[in-house]
Amino acid sequence: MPRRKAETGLEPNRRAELLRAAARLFVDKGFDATTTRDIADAVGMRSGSPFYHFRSKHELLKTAMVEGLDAGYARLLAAIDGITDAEQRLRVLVRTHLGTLLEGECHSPMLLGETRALDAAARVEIAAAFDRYQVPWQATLDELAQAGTIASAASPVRLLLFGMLNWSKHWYRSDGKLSLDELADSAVALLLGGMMTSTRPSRHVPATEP
Amino acid sequence: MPRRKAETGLEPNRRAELLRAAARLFVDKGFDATTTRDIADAVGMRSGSPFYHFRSKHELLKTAMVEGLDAGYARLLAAIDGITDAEQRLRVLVRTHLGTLLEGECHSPMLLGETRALDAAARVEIAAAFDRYQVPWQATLDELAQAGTIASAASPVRLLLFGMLNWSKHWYRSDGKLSLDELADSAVALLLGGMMTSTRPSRHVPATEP
DNA sequence: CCTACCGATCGGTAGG
DNA sequence: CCTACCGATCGGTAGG
Repeated sequence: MPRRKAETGLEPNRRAELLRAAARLFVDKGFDATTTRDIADAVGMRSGSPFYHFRSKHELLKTAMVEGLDAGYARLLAAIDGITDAEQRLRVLVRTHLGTLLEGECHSPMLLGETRALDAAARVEIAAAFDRYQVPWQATLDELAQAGTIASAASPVRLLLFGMLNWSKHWYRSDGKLSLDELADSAVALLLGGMMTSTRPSRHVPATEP
Repeated sequence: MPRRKAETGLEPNRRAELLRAAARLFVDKGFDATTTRDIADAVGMRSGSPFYHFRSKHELLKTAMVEGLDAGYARLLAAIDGITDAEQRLRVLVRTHLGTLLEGECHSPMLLGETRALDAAARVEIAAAFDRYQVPWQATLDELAQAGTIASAASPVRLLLFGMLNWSKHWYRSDGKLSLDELADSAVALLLGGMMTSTRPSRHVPATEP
C-alpha cells in the first residue's frame, strides 16, 4: 500500500504542527536541549525537513512565542468579553492565563526565559506581542486601583502578578490536589487581600522547586 | 618572569572559583548553552581541567545549586536573627532573598528550571536543600496567619510568593528606576495587602518579558 | 519534503 | 592542572 501523495492541499498545516511540537518541546526540555531532530520526529518528518518551513531553529522559537502569545491574547479577549466588573474580569484573566500556561494542549511557550537565546530583533517582536498581551491586565489593574480595591496599579504590581502566575509552571502538577480553579482563586485572593477559599492549612518542608 | 608554581597550598579554592563561574554562566546563558569551555575560560583554565575538579557538567550544576541554596539559607538565618516581629521578619526574608537573587556577585543559581537537566538523584539533593531554605519562610507565614495579618498560610501562598520574587530575575534591571528596597516593599505590600510605598502610577504597554 | 552529508562544537578522557 | 584528542551530536545545506 503506497503512501498517499495527492494530499498536498488537504494538509497545509504541517507548519502549524511543527510550531506546536516545537513549543511543547521547548517548554518541556528547554530551547537548547531540544534538537531540530526532536522536533522533526515529533511530527514524523526527517531531520532536514523542518528547515523547509523555517529558516532556523531560532525562527521556530520566535514564531512559536509570538503566535502563542497572540493566540493567548485572543483567548483572553474572548474570555473577558462583556465583563464589566473589574474584580470579576481579573479573576477570568488569571484563570484563562493559567489555563493557557498549564493545561494547553501545546501552546504555552509564552513564558520561559528562553528568549535569551534570540537576537535583539526577535526579542523586539516578542516584546511587542507581550505588550499587547498585557494591555487588558493593566487596564483592569488600573480600574481596581481607582476603585480602591488594590492599593496601587504601579508597574511592579503587574510584574509581580505575572511572576506568581508564571512561576507555577515550575511546581504545579495537574494531577495534584490543587485544581486550577483553586490556584486561580489563591492568586486573586493574594492580590486583592481577600480571604482564601478552599485551601487547607499546610505543613512546611515540602519537596518541590523554588 | 616564569609563572609561580609553589602556590598549590595558597590557592586551594579553584573549586570554589569554578562553582561561582559556573553558577553565573548557568544563570546568564542557561545550562545547555553554557559549555564547559566557557567555564574553564572564565577561571583561566584549559578546556579539560574542570573535569579534574568535577566529574561532569551536571555535577557542576548540582553542586552549584545545592551550595548556593545552602549559602542563601545561611544568609537568611543571619539576617533574621533576633527578629521577633513576624511582619518585620518577612520583610527581611524578602529583601535578603532578592539580594541573593539579583545582586549577588555570583551566587543566585538557586532558581531556574535548569534542574530539568539533572537526573532524579540530583534533583532529590536539590529539593532537600530547597526544603531547608523554605523552613523560615513557612514558619513566618504561619505566624502571620495566626496573627490574622494574612488570610492563610496554605502551601500555595508560599509558592506564589516565591513565584513573584523569583520571576523578577526575568525583568528586574539593577540599573533601572526601581531599587531593590522598593521591589521588596512592593512584594511585601502585595502579600500583606497594605499600601504601596514609593512607587508611582504607571502606563501600560511596557517592553519587557512575561 | 527526503537523502546524504558537512563543518563545527561539545562533553569527556588518557596520560602524563 | 595541561596537551592532545576522540566519538557523538547538532544545526543547517545541496540537490533534488
